[in-house]
Amino acid sequence: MLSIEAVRHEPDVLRRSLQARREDVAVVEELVRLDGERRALVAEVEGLRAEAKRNSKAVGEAMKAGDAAAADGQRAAGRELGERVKRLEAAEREASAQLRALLLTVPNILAGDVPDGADESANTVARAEGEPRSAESYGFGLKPHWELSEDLGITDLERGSKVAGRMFTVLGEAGARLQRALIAWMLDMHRKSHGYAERAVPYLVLRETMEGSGNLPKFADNLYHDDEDDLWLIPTAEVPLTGLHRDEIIAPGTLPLRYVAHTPCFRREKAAAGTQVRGLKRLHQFDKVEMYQLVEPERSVAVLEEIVEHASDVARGLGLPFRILELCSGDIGFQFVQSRGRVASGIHRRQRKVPIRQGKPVRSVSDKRSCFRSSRCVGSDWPC
RNA sequence: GGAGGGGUCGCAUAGUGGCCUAGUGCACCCGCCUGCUAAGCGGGAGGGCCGGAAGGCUCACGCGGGUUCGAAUCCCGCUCCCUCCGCCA
Repeated sequence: MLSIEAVRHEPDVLRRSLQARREDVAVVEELVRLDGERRALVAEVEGLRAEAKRNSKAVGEAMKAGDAAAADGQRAAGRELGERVKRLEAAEREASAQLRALLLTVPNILAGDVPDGADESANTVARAEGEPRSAESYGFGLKPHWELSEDLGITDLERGSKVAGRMFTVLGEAGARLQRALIAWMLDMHRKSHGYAERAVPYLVLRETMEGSGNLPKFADNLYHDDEDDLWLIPTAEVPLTGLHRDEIIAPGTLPLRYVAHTPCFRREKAAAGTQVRGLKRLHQFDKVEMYQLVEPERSVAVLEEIVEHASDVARGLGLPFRILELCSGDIGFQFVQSRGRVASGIHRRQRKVPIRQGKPVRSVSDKRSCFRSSRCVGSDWPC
């Protein structure tokens, strides 16, 4: 969530960012208006409270002086003041709640050097490594991944659907072992070679944790939710990792904090409804190894590049050709200020994006604590 | 799910209705003093609102309600931690 102070002092910064994202800028004026309302109410309620406090003191003094009649009079005045305070407090709470609710729907402010563009077609290739092989170079007919993985027992799509419905799969012996090996290999690489601390985190989190990572209320439609306990299934390890240090003040000199975690990720993938997705693409549940860093804000650009390198080592280690994309302003996720995509090349199909993305939201730049991080993930659902 | 104990400033603690404007110690920051270090002395250090500033006001004792003119303190609900019991995979 953006800090209202930043919006108040520099509304144009937010306006420009929203324009670049192709989003409505009217929200800025609405935020400023609600904020003004709220502050007026705060001033009013505090004035009344001050009066009530003075009044209480007067009661005490009257009692000490033995003037019962005066004390009673002050008491009555105090009662009346108290009721007015209560009414105003309710109005102030309501105004604050409205402001917060709106603020939660505002996407993060883009970095200044994000290239402009409307959607993913405007993303640019920053660099590429490795040569994608053509289908012909293999000298035999290639199967699409959903056939090959079934034939080799990597996946069992039919039984996945039987157990959990569409967009779930069961991994067979080969797939299960492959996934386990990839996860362990990635965790070890990031831990040993790249200096990340491994964590095992909850897959179900509180509403506050979802809000803290920018996933609620924006993506409520895409999240699985347990009504009874108001717990939410994580769509990425980024959510609990972001929550690790929520409401903490991090001592100087202890940054960067680097974490790596493997978790399953749960997504409704509503956007994919009706589109043709086969095999391992767009599952409701998939596994992911995520890198995450908390760093000083001024270092976040450099660290973003560092994480891209760390992720690239995974592709290199697997011998996969890949390209690094610079995402344009219209394609950058809600919570990010800048983003890189990494595309691993398929063998005979067109190249496509794996769920790898880097982000580094800059947030409340209030003086005492700012948020800083770079993220993010290395997918296990590699292109086939 | 039940019973009991606990949650006060970064840490440790004091505080049983108005003298709490939350004190003290440690740690921290700035000065002073000082061969060095340590100690000592003085000051500072939370959020918000108003204000150009000086400053003023307000909030903050796990969270939320209530009682009261007035709550860290009394009452109710919740939450987290600890101890025990029950239930369950």
